[in-house]
Amino acid sequence: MHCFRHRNLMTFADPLLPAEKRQLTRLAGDLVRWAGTDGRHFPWRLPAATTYEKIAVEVLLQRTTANAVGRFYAEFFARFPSWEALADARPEELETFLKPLGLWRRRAVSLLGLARYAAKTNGLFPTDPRLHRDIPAVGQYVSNAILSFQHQQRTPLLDVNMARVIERFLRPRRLADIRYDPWLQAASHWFVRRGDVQSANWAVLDFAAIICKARTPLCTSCPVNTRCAYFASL
DNA sequence: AATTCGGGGCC
DNA sequence: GGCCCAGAATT
Repeated sequence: MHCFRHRNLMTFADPLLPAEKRQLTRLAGDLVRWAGTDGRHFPWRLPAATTYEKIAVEVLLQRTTANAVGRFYAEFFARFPSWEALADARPEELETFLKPLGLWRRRAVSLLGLARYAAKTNGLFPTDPRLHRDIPAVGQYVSNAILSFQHQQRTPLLDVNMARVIERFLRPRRLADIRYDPWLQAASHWFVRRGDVQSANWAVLDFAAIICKARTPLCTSCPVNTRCAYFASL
């Protein structure tokens, strides 16, 4: 029994140090409080937004600024109010519709593939993320969004922004790819471990967009700079 | 695990 | 003009 437990721990060792866990928990609380006053507001975060909207908008958000999607949101979901409406769209019309947002060719393919899948399953996605592998336009990020928005699971919306915040605050990841770095995966999951998952996810995304920006982070006005490793190294 | 894809927005 | 953006698909 002891041998098995030991080997198990060695194989699946928790990559997070206890100190890192404490810092992430405290960071999450601070950022949620910060977002309560300084966070952004988008239509897909409102209670009125359907699960369809919350998931479909993730495709609109890919490699695109959230503000641009915010301007585009109302007309898009007025024209395509359901998976079925989106699945029945003519590809040419969808492409034309998406042009103001950019990446319209690729996005049209993604949205149509995703909508045709979802229309067949009545908008229900599998609970097991391994079954998301073959769904068009669903990578790790959208998979986590599905698990979070449809199945109420504690999954982080881990993208370049959440990664940047965590890495600056604690330490850089070791692997190049966000999806395969065990430490970053564990850290992002720990970040959303307590409290409201969506609030924590949105808080860190807003914080990354407004304060902890990629190029010129506003460290002097950062609410957590006294504990930030990046700020300490400046 | 690294490269490719790919277009508006912003500095 | 170069870099950034709520990544996915491909090799």
